[in-house]
Amino acid sequence: MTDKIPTVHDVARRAGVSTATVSRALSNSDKLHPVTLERVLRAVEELGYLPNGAARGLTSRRTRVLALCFLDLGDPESDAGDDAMLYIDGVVRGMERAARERGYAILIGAVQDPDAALDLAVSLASRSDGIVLLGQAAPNSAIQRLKRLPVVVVAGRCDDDHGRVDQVRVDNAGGMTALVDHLVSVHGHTRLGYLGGPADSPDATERWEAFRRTVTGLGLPVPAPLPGDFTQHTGHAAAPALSPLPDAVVCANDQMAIGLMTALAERGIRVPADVAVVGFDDIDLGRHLRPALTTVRQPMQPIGAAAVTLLERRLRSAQLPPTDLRLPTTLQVRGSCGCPA
Amino acid sequence: MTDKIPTVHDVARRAGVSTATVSRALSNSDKLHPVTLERVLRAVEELGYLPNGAARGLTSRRTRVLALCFLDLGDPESDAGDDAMLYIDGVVRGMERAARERGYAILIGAVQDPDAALDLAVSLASRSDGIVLLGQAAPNSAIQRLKRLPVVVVAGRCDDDHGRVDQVRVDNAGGMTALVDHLVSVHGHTRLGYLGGPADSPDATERWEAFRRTVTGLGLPVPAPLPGDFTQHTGHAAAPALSPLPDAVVCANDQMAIGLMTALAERGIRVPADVAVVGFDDIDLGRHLRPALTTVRQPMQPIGAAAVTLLERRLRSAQLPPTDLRLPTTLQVRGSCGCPA
DNA sequence: TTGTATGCGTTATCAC
DNA sequence: GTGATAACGCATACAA
Repeated sequence: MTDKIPTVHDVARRAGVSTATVSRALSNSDKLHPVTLERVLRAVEELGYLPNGAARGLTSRRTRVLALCFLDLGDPESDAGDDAMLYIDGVVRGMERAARERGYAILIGAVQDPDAALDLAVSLASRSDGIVLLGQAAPNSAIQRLKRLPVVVVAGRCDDDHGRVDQVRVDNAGGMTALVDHLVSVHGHTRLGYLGGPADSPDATERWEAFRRTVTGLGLPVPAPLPGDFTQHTGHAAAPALSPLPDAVVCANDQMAIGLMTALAERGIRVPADVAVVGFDDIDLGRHLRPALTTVRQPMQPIGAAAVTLLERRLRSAQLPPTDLRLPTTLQVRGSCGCPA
Repeated sequence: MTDKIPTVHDVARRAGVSTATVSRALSNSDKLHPVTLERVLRAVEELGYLPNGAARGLTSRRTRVLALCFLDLGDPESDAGDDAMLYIDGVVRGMERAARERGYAILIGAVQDPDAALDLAVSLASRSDGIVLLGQAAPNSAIQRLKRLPVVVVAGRCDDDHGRVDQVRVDNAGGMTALVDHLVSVHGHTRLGYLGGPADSPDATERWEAFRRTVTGLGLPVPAPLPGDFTQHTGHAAAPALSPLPDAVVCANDQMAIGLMTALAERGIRVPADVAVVGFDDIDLGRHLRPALTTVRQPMQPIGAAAVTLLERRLRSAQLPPTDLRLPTTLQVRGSCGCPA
């Protein structure tokens, strides 16, 4: 560190060539005498030369970096990942793999406070060729501010899509329809209950709408949705309202389903014998319950990969109409719907 | 995208100030007339100006980015994380949180082929202020090449530590000792078996050494270690060699323990009634087995956080002696050792 | 408090 | 094939 950091100039001098030649040698460019190449590479080796990414980025006008900005809602004290984190991990992995194939690295940054998302997004965007905004980390202020470069909003609500902002979401409707279909056609349930999510969640809205539509389409009565906010607690609290007991209760997410199952167990009501319970999201815990939770799974890695694909596509041609991608969800049939474990 | 990207100059012109003032306004620097600041900020807003991170990095000589380089051993087809990936996710999260507090973002890159690790590491290093090399992604070639900037090797073998390369590892010895102690003092086991890991793994070596030392220290006979390579398969294959059946089998990692338990079950040998089985690592699956696997847990997030701390420390003062951090492991007592589930 | 001018390390455009 | 040189966008030392 005391010794000066070597630059292209040092390498050039040592190799007895010009900096231009060094640059060519390092970017495996076209015409270079093999001997020259060899000399440069050896000088690089001997000097322990590392290219300066900033300088490169400055001239080449691109960083070969794609950014991901998200909200960190996890418990900082816990080493165990909570569910939102597992979701993010999946997206990150999907992004990294897709980016790798295209020669990009992934820059990740998170904030706890949604209000800080804009600053973080700007900070990340300034160091990357494109950025993915995840869920609540995609306030409109950030979207507006960043849309000079490719932006993909994942699982968020993007009001302004007359711009060049692409979106990736999951097919909540398809998943919910499959779930209800399963309950009705496989198990013959006809009296369905519904435990809803917060009104300001696009996911919650789409799931409820799909539920209502599907149930109606099957000629069954649509229940009044029980209020919930996606927490285990409201799931638990919903139990008393379940009377008379329906054949099955569809919960807008897994956490509430789990809370409900707990409350049911406390009251001696058996799942799925007395009532079936199903969720949405496929969080880790659900797989390990007794009975294991039947639910709908989101394709985390494909979401990340799709975001990268959209980013790169727009990097090629900026003037594309905005894409709104819907990735398919998959029904995870387990025990809580009445299927054999 | 068609319109020219605004720079400090554009902002300066629009705000009627110099570029220096713009720069100061954006780096919330010391003395700036509030009115001037306001004007600049408004110009920034109106122009949708985003600072150019490359240019910044070039002059400031730092990127405010910390990199992580690792091997991606996961199954690209599977959406479910395999265990090595979960470990990495934990480290990433720990790094991100620690980095965030210090104003850094995390750049992640992975390769499948260890031979490609050097190139990736160089590529990442050139864009960051410091880099973490994870496990097998830390070949000596890379370490040597990169040590011009802060490098932390996590869970790797770093032969050359007469340099300025810090390391973070876990206390394999402490964990193993606690495990053996538990088996012996709580359960009274005296005839212990050992299923070892690959010879080229530092973890495997340390675990075996600690096992041997502890068993010897307790005055018990040291068994010949059964050969294994950390895969579930070799764990399974080791079962026939277990005769006469010892009181307990210590496996160098969880995967082998799980393979062994499967094989034992196939032979009608009950765990823990006939023989106790314990592992090391605390992978997710172990918690959900019947009986659940008693094992030793590594502190993933603290590992990531420690790596960042070391990086930043060395960023402050490069001429520090190399640190070799050992993070404590914790015994996870579950059913497979004979404790009540 | 604000402006001017220089240099950061690299790539790209020309020449040769 | 190779070399000189001009940007690239910003921060900062030095002036004012």
